[in-house]
This record gives sequence, C-alpha cells and structure tokens, in this order.
Amino acid sequence: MQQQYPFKEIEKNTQQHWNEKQSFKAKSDSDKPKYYCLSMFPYPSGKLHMGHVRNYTIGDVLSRYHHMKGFNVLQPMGWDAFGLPAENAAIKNGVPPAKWTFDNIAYMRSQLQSLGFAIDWSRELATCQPDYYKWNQWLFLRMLEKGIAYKKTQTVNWDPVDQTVLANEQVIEGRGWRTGALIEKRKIPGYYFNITDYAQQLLGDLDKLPGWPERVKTMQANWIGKSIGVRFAFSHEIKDENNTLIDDGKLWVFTTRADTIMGVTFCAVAAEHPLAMLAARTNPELAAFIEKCKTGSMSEADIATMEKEGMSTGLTVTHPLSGEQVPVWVGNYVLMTYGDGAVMAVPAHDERDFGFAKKYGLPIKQVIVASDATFSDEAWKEWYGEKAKATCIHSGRYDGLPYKAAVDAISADLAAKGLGEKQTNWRLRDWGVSRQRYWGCPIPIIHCDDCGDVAVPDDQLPVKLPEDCVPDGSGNPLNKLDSFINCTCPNCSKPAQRETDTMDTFVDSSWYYARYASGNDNQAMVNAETNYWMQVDQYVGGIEHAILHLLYSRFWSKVMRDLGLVDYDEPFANLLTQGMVLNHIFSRRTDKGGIEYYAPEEVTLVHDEHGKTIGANLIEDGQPVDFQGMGTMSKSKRNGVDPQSLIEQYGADTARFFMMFAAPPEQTLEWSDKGVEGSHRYLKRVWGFGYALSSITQAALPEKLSSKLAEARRDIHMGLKQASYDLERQQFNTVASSGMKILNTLEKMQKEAEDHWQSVAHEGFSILLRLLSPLAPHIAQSLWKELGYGDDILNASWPEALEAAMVQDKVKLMIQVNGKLRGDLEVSQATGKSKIEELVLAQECVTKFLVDDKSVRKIIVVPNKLINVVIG
RNA sequence: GCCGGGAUGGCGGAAUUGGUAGACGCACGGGAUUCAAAAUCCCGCGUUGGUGACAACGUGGGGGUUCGAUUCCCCCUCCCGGCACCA
Repeated sequence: MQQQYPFKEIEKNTQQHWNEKQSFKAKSDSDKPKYYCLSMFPYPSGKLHMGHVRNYTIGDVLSRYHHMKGFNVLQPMGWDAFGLPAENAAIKNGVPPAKWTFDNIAYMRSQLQSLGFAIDWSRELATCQPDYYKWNQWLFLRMLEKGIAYKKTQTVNWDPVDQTVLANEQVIEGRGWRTGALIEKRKIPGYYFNITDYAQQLLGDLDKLPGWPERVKTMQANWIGKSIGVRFAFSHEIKDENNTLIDDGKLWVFTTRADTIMGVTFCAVAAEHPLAMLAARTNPELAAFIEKCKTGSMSEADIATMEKEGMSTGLTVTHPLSGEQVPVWVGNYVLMTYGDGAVMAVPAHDERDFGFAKKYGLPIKQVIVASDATFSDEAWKEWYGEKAKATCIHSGRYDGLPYKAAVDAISADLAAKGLGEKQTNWRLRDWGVSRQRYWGCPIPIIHCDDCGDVAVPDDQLPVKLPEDCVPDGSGNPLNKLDSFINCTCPNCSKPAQRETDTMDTFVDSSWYYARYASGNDNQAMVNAETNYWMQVDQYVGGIEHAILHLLYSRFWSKVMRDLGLVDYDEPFANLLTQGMVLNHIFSRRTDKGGIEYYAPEEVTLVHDEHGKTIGANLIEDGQPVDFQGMGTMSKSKRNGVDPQSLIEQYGADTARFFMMFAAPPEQTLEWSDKGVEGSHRYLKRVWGFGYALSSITQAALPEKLSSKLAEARRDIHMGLKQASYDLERQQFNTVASSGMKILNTLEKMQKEAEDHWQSVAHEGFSILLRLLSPLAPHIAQSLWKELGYGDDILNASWPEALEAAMVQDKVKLMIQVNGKLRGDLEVSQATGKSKIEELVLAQECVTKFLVDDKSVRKIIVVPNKLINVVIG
C-alpha cells in the first residue's frame, strides 16, 4: 500500500474491479425492496459539463446509499440522441449526424465511466437506435387507432431560404436565426397528440405526488391552466364582402364571472379576430393599429409595462340577455390563442377593463354589491378579486342572487337561448409532434394517392431513418431521398410516398425510463420487468425540465396505462431538481463599449486583512478587472470548468466529494478552485490515516474505555447518526461535514495514542469509509479492501449508530438567566431535577443577579440541554 | 402584476420539535518545520469595549407571542426563480 494518495491508480483499479464483478447489474428477481434511481439522460453534445457531473453524482450518491441500505437498486443511463445540434454540426462539418452523435456518445460514456457512477450499462440505450424508436412508432400507431393522435393543419414559422420550419426560439426579430431571412407564417399539416383530453388527470394527479417540489407542481398547474366559467355568444349580422355572416353571426367569449354579465359595456377582440380583420379592410387607421399589435414584442418585460391600447371597430353586437347593442373594440391585451380570442368587458368589476374604459371614455356600470360601499373611481381596487363575488344589483331578474346562484341562473338562460353554456377552459394546447427535420424518429405513415394516409403495418416497423445523410441547411434531406420516400401502399400495393416528417424529440424522452426497466426487450415495448421497476423512485434533474419533459412523460404514462401496457399512472414518485453550477465572472469594459471576459485562471484576487476579497487583477497586466459577478458556467463568459481536467488533476472522488460538499443539492453551487483543493486535501488525509491504520491489527474493544476514548467513540457514532439522517433527507453537504468531523476525531485519537485507541480507530474508520462510499466510492472501496474489512464495500451493510456508544454518564447543561447564556454545569446523567435546580441556584453566575429585591421567579429545566432561571 | 423560494461572519454554508447561533470547509492572520519555497502540522478568527476574567451588541428591517425566537405570528425592504394581461 502506498503512503501517498495514488488517486489515479485507485480509481482505475476500482473501476476495473466493478466491471469484472458486474457490481451494478440490476436483476429483477430479488427479495429486497426495489429502488429505481434515475438521472435525466444527457443530450450527447460532445462532452460532459459540470451540471452533468452534479446531476449524476447526486443520483449516484442516492443509488449507492440505497444499495448499502439493502435495496435492489437500478441506476441506468442512456442518450437523448436525436435533435437539432447534430444537424447543425453536420451543416458545419459535413459529417452525418449519426456519426457525430455516436462519436459523442462514445466519448461521454468514457467520461461517465471515469467518474465511477454505479450504472447498469447493460441497459444503455440511445433514442436514435432503431430498436428504441421502433416503439415510438408502434405506440404512435396505437394512439392513432385510439384517436389520441390525429392530423390537422398548423401554422408554423417558415424560413424560405433554408426551406425549413423554425421553433419560436429560433425566430429573432422576425428573422431566421441562421439565415436572417424574413420568416413567413405557413399552414402545413402535422400530427398532434390529444393531451388536452388528459388535462384534468394531469392536473388532479399532481396531488398524488407529495415527493415533488411544490414549485414544480405549481408550474405544471399553471401551464395546464384550468378555468371554469361560461362560454356564450353576442349575436350579430355582420357580413363580409361576399355577403357571408362572420362566424355564423356569433361573437363567442368566455368568462369566469358570468354574474357580471349585465355590466357589459363593450367587447374586446384580438387583433387577429375575424371581426377586427373585417373592420380593418375599410378602416386604414384600424389596419395600422392591428399591424402594430401583431409586431409588438411578447417578452415578459414588455408585457409588464405595456399600455393597454385599443381602437373601436365601429361594429356592434347584441347582448344575449339585455338585447342592448354593445360596441366591439380591438384590444392589444386580448389573445387570439386563448379561448375564442374575444372577451366581454365589465369595467366596474375587472381591473383591466376598468383601465381600458377610463382611457377611452367607455361607460362603467356597476352590477355587483360586495359591501355597503358604492362603486367609485377612487375606491375601485376592492371591486376586483374573490371578495367581489357578492350579490347582483342592477341586473334585472338576477338582482339579489349571490355569485354561484347568479352564474347558474344566467348560464341556464343563455343555454335556453342556444347562446351559451358552462364550460371549462384549459390553457394547455394539444401537443404538435411533427417536425420537418431529418435527425429524428420517422413518423410511420405512407401517403397513397388512392388510400390517403396509411399506417405502416406493425410487421414493417421500424421505419428506419437513413443514417448517412448530411443535411446542407436547405430543408429536410429526406425530401430528396427517393430511396426513403418511394414505397408501396400497404393497402393497395400501388406506388406511394413515405412521410418525411419526424417526431418531436420530447417523444423520445417521454418513456425512456420505462424502456430501461424492460431490459431492452426486443419483443415488446415494455414487459413484466417494467412493472417490477416502475415507478421511478427517485428522479434527479434540472429545473429547466419542470414543465414540458415532465408533463409529457406523465401524459405518456397515462396513455400507456390506458392502452393496458403498464400498471402505473405516474412515472416519477419523487423528484429532486438540482441547482445550477455557478462560477465567478471576471470582465472589463472595452474602449468600444463592449465587455471582455477573462477566465478565472487569468486573474488573481486581492484580499484585505480579514480575508475579504476587495479586488481582482489580471495577471497579464496587473490592472484591476470587475470581479463581483457570479453566473452559470458558459463559453461566452469564459468561466467554465472542464470536468475532464478536474478528474485528471484531482481525481473523480475529489470532484464528486467537492460537488456534494459545496452546497445542498437543490441550491445553486458556487464553484471554488480553493474548495476543490480543500476536498482533495481531505481525501489525502483519509488515505494517510488508512495507511497508518493498515499496519495496526484489529483488536476487539476493551470492556471499559477511558473517558477520552469513550467520548471519541461517541462523537463518531453521533456523526454517523447525523450523516444517516442527512442522507435520508437528501442534504449531502452535511454528510460530507460529518465525514470530516469523524476524521478530525480519529486523527486526534491517533495523536493522543491512549491505550486501545487502535480498536476504537478501526471501528471508527470502518464507519467512516462506509459513510464516505456514496460520495467518494473509489477511495472508500480501495481502503476497505486494503484494511481487510471486506471485499466489496458496496455489499457491506450501512452502519448503525450504536446507542450504547452514544450514552454519556455526564452531561453539560447550559445555564441561562432570563434567557441569556451565563454559564454551564456538568452533572451526571442520573441527577434529578430538584438536585439540578439546587446546584444551579448555587452557581456564582446565577447568584450575582440575585441582588436588591430580585428573587427567583421560575426555573425551567430542559432535560440534557439547559436550565433557564427567571429572576425578577 | 401574480406565484414559488430566499436573506445567518470576509465567503460557501450548519443549527432535526422554539432551547449553547455560526458546525464543517474556504479565505485570512500568527507560529512550527525548511538553506528557501511548496507541501504538511499547530494556534487564532462575528462586531465593539477591556491587559484580563468578562460585558454589550449580533441571523435583512420593524413590531408581537414566549422563561427563551435564525425557528412561530403580523407588517415592510431587498434578492433569486417561474409565469399567463388567461378573460
């Protein structure tokens, strides 16, 4: 055994040991309770970044801990391998996306392996492999049969130069991000999943997920966006140039406040609404206003400060209950994408309508009484919100009705006239899955001139994606690939064309966890083993997937359940969203007004005498740079740290240990090179202590320990108890702290070298190694074997903190006078309450307050903790 | 604007049910070792006053409940994250 900490050798040998023993191969025939631990799989972008390292370390700590706790653990890994970056790399380098992707996977897999994660690699999958995406296609066809998948025409952003569809994020100021070409709105057909049919379940089942962070559930609930109200119509006889009634003479609106319907003084429609468009054709001013609304920025900041603007269409519609004529306005605050793109406006009972009415001088009519107060321009705030759901007035036959009764009566009357009914509105839209892209899962449809769109028969699946195409940026290369397109119709055997659209990559990631669990079965999408492993007991990943990926996975699970494929309906029982990894940002303003960034290694920090950082200088010229910023690691800010160089310099254990120690998993982690060194220093000390202990044979603990050794042993077991508690609540930074404290105790014992310290040390060190093994598994395993504790630390059981080791015959009680700490008192455990009070009252730190007319009013004794003497 | 989460030394952070605030680490200061440096080890380290024992203050600010509040309640400020002007 070497004296110096040979981390490279240790890590290489330990990883080899795990490989040979197949230590992490998960089997589903076990009596133990199962624990499925899953980290979100990476996109194979080229190499790992620190966010990956943090994510997978958290998952690995949980996996290894549960393994030692006696669970049958599954921790798989795979690759979210379809997607746009591969196509962009192909355009740039002329390499087929498949080759680029598989090369990246090979490199990143080796990186993951060098970090020593306890992964069952036999279950590895990549979503771009035909035996994976075959089942995307298979389930797509089942969904088509059930009507969950359907085809409709969608409006998309079309880049006329690249001949391709762009995502909203790829349209910058109306132009394509790559070409700079003006983007057109085009209507093209595509496939959709009817996720809105599942909206109620997706919302309601959030209650089945107590192990999810509250904020994620809130974000999902907001995204689904349920609102219950009444949809009704204002009728009209407005006709277009061809003398056709617009929307069959009905202006539909949705409201959650049907009780205020008698207070409507105008309607507002979106700029894209048919009535607005019609009016604009004869009103240039209105046309200009509508154009302005369309080009208006939709960014958050702009919306928050945006002025509510509008313009009259000059049109009127008929109130369905009062029969009054109501003017129609175009409002920039009405969204065409929500509801029917039109709202009723009740200025007296809606803050937005109020502002709009005040601005344009529209009438305000109060129809609800919430209190004795009368509505006024000054005291209007209280008229909005929940408490304003009170009694109707000035509402004809609805006068005197409270909120619910008024809504019931009004919706009944509307229904009787065929002009409305109660309705639930959702913000959630159906999920469009067609992408006009090459590097994705082909949609298994064949277009036949005679038979129309025909499903590819199951026995012809998978529809394989040709892997040797090199996109050149001008549209989907599949469209030019006759060998892919040309086929025969499965129905009539006539020549036909294959669909060239591919699926949204969110489809791929919506069920990969179930596929791991099936052990990559070639006969079926999922199997009995899937139901054994599912649900995922612990899912770990970034908060950026809080909405779409998690929502789609939940939806997919429910679809698979309804098709009888699986018996769970929520895929992830517990969710941990890890925080981001930040690093210092060093920068300078350049003469031209730009900002130049410097890497941390190009800068030295300046401290004052307290150690406070008061500045930073560029090493090259010794001049100051701005140093106060902290941000996510990025190329552009030049503050990234490469995991590979970290592993080479300090080893995987140091990287893992530091990441766990620096911050609790859900919080942001501030990178610190000095902190990494500190963690490395700690592991070196662990190794050094193990080396020292390796030459000392183990002996049984003596009957009676000296008080010092008993105290040391107690500290160790207390540390273990704390660490176990912290692992259960997933606070890993304090697990590392406990490990540090235990080593401090061991080293102190070693220095003092009392008789029998060696036996306490061996017991303590075997505890320490097991406690460290989830965080720094290589060094723990290596020392475990070197010291002869066992062959495989992973199979050692998690240590129990012994009550016998933790009892103490004497306890230190803190003495408070009127709640202020004044001293302490050591008493034996057995001392009774009255004896303690007697002893405390004799203490000088208490008696000195008993002067003048002061006397003891009360004594509070908290067992084994403190005594508070109240003097007054 | 709404929703969610926060604010503790020079820094990252700890404090389990209301009971010793600042564990553990980093930075910093002093010392040992060394020809010297690195590495390593030891000591100190919330602020203020005092040679000192000690005292006062101290968990974003203000109030409250309590023998006792970082922890519970009310009000306010600031920061981070999310969002939907959602009818």
